[in-house]
This record gives sequence, structure tokens and C-alpha cells, in this order.
Amino acid sequence: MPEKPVIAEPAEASEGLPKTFDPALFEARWYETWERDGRFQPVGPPGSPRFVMVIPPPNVTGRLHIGHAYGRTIEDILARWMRMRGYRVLWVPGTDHAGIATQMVVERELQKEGTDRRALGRERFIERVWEWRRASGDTILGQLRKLGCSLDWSRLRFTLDPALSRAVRHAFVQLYRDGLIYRGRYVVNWCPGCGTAVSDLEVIEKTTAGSLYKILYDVPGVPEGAVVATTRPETMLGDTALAIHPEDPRNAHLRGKRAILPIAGRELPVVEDAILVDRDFGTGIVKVTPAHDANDYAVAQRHDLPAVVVIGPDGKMTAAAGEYAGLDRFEARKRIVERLEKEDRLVAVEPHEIALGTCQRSDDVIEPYLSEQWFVKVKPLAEPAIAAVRAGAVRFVPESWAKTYFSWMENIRDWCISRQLWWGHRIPAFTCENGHVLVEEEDPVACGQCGSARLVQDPDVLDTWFSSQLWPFSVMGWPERTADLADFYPTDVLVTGYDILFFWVARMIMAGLRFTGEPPFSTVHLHGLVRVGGEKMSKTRGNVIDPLEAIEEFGADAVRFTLASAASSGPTVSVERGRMAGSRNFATKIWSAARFTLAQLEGKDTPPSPRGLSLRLPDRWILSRLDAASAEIQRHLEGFRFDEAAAEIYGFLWHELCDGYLEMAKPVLSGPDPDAARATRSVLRKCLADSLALLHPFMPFVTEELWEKLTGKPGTLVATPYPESSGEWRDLPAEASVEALRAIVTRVRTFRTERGAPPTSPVALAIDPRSPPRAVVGDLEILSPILRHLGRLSSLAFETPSSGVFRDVVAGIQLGLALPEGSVPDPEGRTAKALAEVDAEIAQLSAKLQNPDYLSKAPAPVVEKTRMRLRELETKRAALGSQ
RNA sequence: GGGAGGUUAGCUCAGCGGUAGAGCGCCUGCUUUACACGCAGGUGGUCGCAGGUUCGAUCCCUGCACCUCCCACCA
Repeated sequence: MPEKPVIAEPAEASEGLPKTFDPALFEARWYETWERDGRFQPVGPPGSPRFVMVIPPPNVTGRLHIGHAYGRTIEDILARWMRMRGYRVLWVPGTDHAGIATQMVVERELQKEGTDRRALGRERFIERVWEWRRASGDTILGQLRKLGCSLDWSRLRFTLDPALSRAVRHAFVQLYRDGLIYRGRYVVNWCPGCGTAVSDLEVIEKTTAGSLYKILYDVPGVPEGAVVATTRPETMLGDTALAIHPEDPRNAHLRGKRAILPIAGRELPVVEDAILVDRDFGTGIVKVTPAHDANDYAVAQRHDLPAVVVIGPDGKMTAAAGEYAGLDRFEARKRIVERLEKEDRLVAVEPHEIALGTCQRSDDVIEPYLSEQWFVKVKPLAEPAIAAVRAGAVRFVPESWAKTYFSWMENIRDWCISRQLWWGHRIPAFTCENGHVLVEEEDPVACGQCGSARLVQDPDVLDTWFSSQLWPFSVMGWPERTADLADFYPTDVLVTGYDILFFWVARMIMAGLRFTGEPPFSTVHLHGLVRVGGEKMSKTRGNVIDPLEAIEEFGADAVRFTLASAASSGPTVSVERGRMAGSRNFATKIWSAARFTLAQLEGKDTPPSPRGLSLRLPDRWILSRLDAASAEIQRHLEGFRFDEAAAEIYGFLWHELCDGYLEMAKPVLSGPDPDAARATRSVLRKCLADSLALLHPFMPFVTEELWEKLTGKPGTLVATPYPESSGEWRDLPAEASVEALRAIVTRVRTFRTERGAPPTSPVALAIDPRSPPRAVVGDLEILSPILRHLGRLSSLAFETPSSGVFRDVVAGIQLGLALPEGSVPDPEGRTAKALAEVDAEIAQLSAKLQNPDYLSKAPAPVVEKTRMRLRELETKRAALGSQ
């Protein structure tokens, strides 16, 4: 392969931009400038229009992943856009203490040191976590800065800050006093790996291939005994009854009998329970294990049965399991099955698909486990929260999420909020030596009932989400009546992934209404989850996109623009590496356009606004397009369609401003008419300035950098008014004429390609002045110099094309085209192909226009459009057919 | 068992009642007074399948197929 000749680049003059740019050279600098200048803090008098968001607080242990980058980019686009529109914008940053996740990180460290938290003790362990947090937490905050997020760092919050801890305690005490928090012994989801209870939402069901074991229980007086099916034989040692359906004739003979529990030899009553037992399933006989199954526990309550805990909090069999004590639950299962087989009690083992509950955090198999826990009674909180969404006080974008929200909220179950962890908000409940329970805002010194000073605080901490649900107002200082709370609450928009709709969004709405009387935000934008090229991101697939690496490689602007472009309304958001490069190319394109523009403006008189100048058609066209683009961008941003907004500005900037206007401007800028050149410079300047402003929320860094070059006002684009459509520049006649010109230029170029002529070969063009869009023809005469230039025409005549030339119709304009000589007429038979297409469409349209139903029922403008199209096609047919 | 969403160009996705779009890829030309991270031209789609509504359907309705994802205590 021959190497490209290396052309020495002329030494760059002292002024002028380099050809390409390095985002690393200015991204950090601009961020610091904005922050130093207080751009991220709300400015303006309280009461003036404001726009408030709180960040979904990432885990302190977290590192920025593509999902964060996506959500925060959307938020930052909103924040910057609203700021430029003159709102007092507040976007509150912060992190979440993330109970289990953080505790696990530090526990792993301890493990490496050969110790554990129990050896350390509670106090020293907690101190250790704080140390860890000081040393390595909050890295994600620096990463958000890299992304360009315009967060108000003066209001940085952490869910374990003293003020936020007070909010948590206040909320707990209030709910307790209102009877909405209670303590009790129930079967909860227990994660043996984490050593704590978790809520229903933290259990991930995975369908797994398992087995259904059919076990024979002896029943004195019933020779055939009772065959019981179970997927978890190890729990049988905790059986305290068998249950049958009261109306099941198959098992009527078992009524009132007592069965013998195999292995253990204990007697079990046979109870009748219509709720638990499904007559149509299996043998209709169910083993009842109250300590290890929530349904069985309910049966035990109804029939006053004891509960025997055979699996302990560590996942190992307890002393109650007799000879199996100390064995891991799965090992115990194996041994018990072996034993049953040996004793000939295993009637059958059938393959059975089971829904295995696993821990969201540790992936361990969840055990239903009977224990003392704290719960929130959620129904009374849910009702007003449902009503608020129904009434439109909270709106979901996209709307369809409301349905999911309702169905969950309407069937909501109590929330287990106690966690057997050390890292988190400790439950503010104390028990005195006489068993009195005290729940108060301040640590009590003596029991209010018996006066005892020997008080023990509940060892558990609260579910992390208990504090998260208060976030939109706890960050504002609630329950204190702070100025921020008065001024900035409720917030406006919440942006987050739909995956935490139940965990967080729903609970915030409930808590906000309960504690502040208002919903915490008026709009919830639930975005999709990021996938890479349609596939879930995973390390094994090797398709993980690390946003920090991407920022290194392409720049933060490119990463942001890519994410914004990918933002569809659907549940998945597909991001590809190729898109990142494309966005980087786009940034370079702007850079290059600015470089050209700046070179043109340099040292020349250029009015900042084209208003009052005498503008030519291309000027009017691009200003009209700019106005239209501004309107579209605004419409899409208002509708949370960041992809469409991004596409709009991309298309305008690249294909209209650069491909279109810049090329038309070149001959004018160097042409003989100084007034025209001056007007062109002014339009160029306005287009560049407005483009930079329009693009700023998406690509804040490169636009700010270029803004400084253009205006000499460093760091001010962030606070420049966002361009909005005024309609002032809208000019449809100019659009029609310039678009006709562009179409004709394209036709001339295609003509060359068709004829196999080199791109530079001169074409003689005739434009039929009798073509129907008369105004356009007139404009084209005015545009002649540009048309000649762009089309590289040897001649341009406004006359009926002579019979010898190739004829066609473009945008209604009848053209005659001719190459010098010796060119191939039409090597690929394109004319014939085009003719066939025209004929087909003519046939279709005439059929339509002969259909009386169409004529009478279709709207008149549509019919008129069809007529016009048909007329144009007929002209085109005549032109093409004359070859 | 309920519920939601999807199926459009080779890939990733927009569009959603009046003649099919983008980016990337692919093909052909190009050092054309910013940009090869570029310019110009082009290739490429019975818009999952079958019915229905309509003057007209990729778009609305019904059914089917396949794919995601949520929710649900069936041993």
C-alpha cells in the first residue's frame, strides 16, 4: 500500500486555533472556573422562579459507572438548560452510606488482615468504616466533576451527616408514635451471607432447576401413611404439623390423626387449612414448618402450632436439628435425603423448577427465618401517595410508569426496616430492665414508666432506604425549618432509573407526603437502563464501557453527547463505542467550524446581531433554520427527549450550518461586495454563538472554550441566555429557495457521477424560467453566483432547456444539464430506472385521485398535495422521457 | 399466574394515520481557501406474521409468534 505523502503542516500562527483539540487541556480548567465563580449555586431572590433537583445519592463505596453517567448527564442537561433560561437552579449533591455494601467493603478489608468486625467490636468497627470513608469514599464525587455535573457543592450531603441522622430519628419516632412502626416476630427474608434480614424488594427470584422430594410420613391408624412433597427436605426437622384441605375427600381419613415425623420421630398433628392447601396440587398434604416459611407461620398462628427453628442465622443447622446440628443447610439436605432413601421413605424425586430467592447484595440463597424485626405499616402511607399521582401532583415521564407504580402501591406489604448490621442509623428504641420500650428523639436516661436507668438500645440499624426516602427534604435541613427548606422544597424533577421505582421513588413520595404534607417533586423522569449494543453489560462479555476511560479517550463532552443521544423513552438504552467516536468527531466539527469563523471575523468589523443589516437569501435561510432548530430543541427538552434534542442540534450544526451555509458563505466572504461580506460575517457569528449556546447543556466544555475565543468573555457561556425561537428570523420563502438550490446542486453532482464524469468537470445548467415555483426561480437568479460556485457550472442560463440536453425536474424546477462532450450517456441505465419509478408513482397517485372516496373523505390539503405531486411527476416524466 | 415493553436498513436505534429516517458500517470518487475525527456521491427496508378499522396503516384494533423486563407465599 503506498504511503500517503507526508505534507508538512505550516507552522501555526500565534493566533488561530489548532486543527484538532485536546479536551484534557480545558475540561478541568472550565469546571474550576465555573465552581469558583459560583455558577452552580442558585442566584437571585427567594421566590423568583427556581428549578430544583436532588441527585440520587450514589453509594459512598461507588465508582462512576455508565448508568450513573447517563442519569447525571440528563440531570446536568436539565440543570444547565434551566440555568441558562434564567431559573435559580439548585442541584443538590450527596452520597448514601449504603449499609450493607459499605459494611461489606470494610469487612473484606478486615478479613485480609486476618480479623473480623466481631473481634474489633461495634464501636471500633464503626470508627474503622468512617476512616475508610475519609480515605477512599467519595471518589465518585470527583468523577461527577469530571463529567461536568453542575452540582452545588456547598450543599454536599451524606445520609449519615448529623443533620440527616436527626431527620431519620425524627421520622422514626413520628411513625412509631403514630403506630406505623411496630416490632414483632415474623418470618422474614434472611441472608445468611450478610447476616441480616432484608426486605422483599432485596430478594431476587431466580428460577432454578431443583427437585421435588416426596416423603412418606407414618400415620398410626393409616397403613398407607401420608406422602408429603417438599423442595426443601432439610426444613422437615422443623415441621410441627401436616395440613390438609378440609373438603378434600382424598385425605378425609387423615382428619384428627397424628403423623410421625421421620428421622426425628416427633408426633405431628394433622390440621385442616383451606388457605394454605391447594386441593389440586400433589397429594393434597402439606408439611407445616412455621419457622422457615411465611405461609406456614400463618398456619401456625391460626392453629396455635409451635415453631421450631432448625436453620440458624449463619445458614447452619441448629441444635434443634439433632445430629445435623452445625451442618450447612445444603449439606444437611443431602444427608437427610440419603437417610430418607436408606429408610425407604423417599417415595420419589422429581425434577422441579423452583423460584429460588437470592440476596440482591451477596447472591446468597435467602432463607425465610423467624425472628424479631421492626416493620413499617405501609398501607396508610401508600394511600395518599397513590392519590397524589392520581391527582397529577406527581407526574411520571414516561407516563406508563404510573401503572406500575399503582399496581405495586395497591398491593403493598409491610416493610421490614431492621438490619442486623452495624453501619447505619441505629434504631432509636431502648428497652429497660423491666421490658418497657422507649422510642424518643433524644437518648433517654431513665424509663418513663418504671424509672429504671438500665436501658439497652436495640442493636439493629435501619434499612438504608429508610434514610433515602427522606432525601429530598432531609438535604434541605428538615425537620428544622431552614431557609433552604422554605425556598427549595418541594423539588421539581427527579431523574432516576426505573429499577429503583419501588425502592426509592415510591417511598419518597410516601415519606414526603407524610412528613412535609407535599410530594417531594412534581415530575419523575424514569429513564431506561444502559445496555451495550443491546446486550447487558457484563465483565464476562467484556463489553463494559467505563465512563472514566471513555472520558479519557474521547472527552467528557463526547461521552455526554453520546449518552444524551442514546436516551430513548424505552426501558433500555443502548450505548456503543462507535457512538463515542462519532460524538468526539462532532465536537471536532464544531471546533473546526469555529476555527474557520474566527479566522473570518478576525480584525474585521462584525456586528454581533444581523438585525438591520441587508441580508441575502442564504443569510435569511440559515437564520430561519436556526430559529426552527431552537424551537425544536426546546420542545424536545421540555418533553425529556434528549435524544431528539441532540439529533436536532447535530443536524443543524453539521448539515445545515457547516455543509450548507459555510460553503455558501465562502465566495461571499472573499467576494467583491463588502456589505454582503459584513452581513455574512455577522450571520456566521450569530450562528456560531447560538449554536454554542444551544449545545452547551450537552457539551459544556468545548462550547465554553470556544465561547471564550469568540466573545473574549471566559466562563460566561454557562450563564448566557439560552437561544429561544422568537419567530423573528423565520423565513419560509428563503427556506424554499435555498433548499431548491441545494437540491439542484446535488442533482448536478449526481449527474456527473451518473455519467462517470470527474467531480470537477464543468456542467452547463439551464433552468426553465416557466417552472411553477416562480418565486423560487426568481430567487435562483439572484443566487446564480452561489449556484455556479457550488455546482461548478460552466454556464448557467435561465431559459427553456434545449432539446439536446438531459432534462430533469428537481423541487419543481425544470432543469437541463449538459456535460462538455465525450461523456457516457447513462452507463448504468439510471434514467430508465428513475423513469420506471416515476411511472409507478404516477399510476399510484392517479388511481388515488380517481377514487371518489379519497376525494370526498381525505382532507383538502392532502388531496391538493397529491395533485401537486402528480403534476410535478408528470413534468418530470416528460423531462426524463425526452432523452 | 398477572402486568409492562419490544420486534423498522448489515449493526445500534428514532419515527408512529397521508410517498420510510439517523448514526455507525459498506461501495465510488476527492489534499475542493475550517475540518480525513473530513468532503462529495451512492448502496441498503414486502417497518415480525395473519386478520380488521379507514379514502389511506409501519403507525389504530384483534389474534399469533418470538424476545426483554417487572410483580406474585403455590408445597
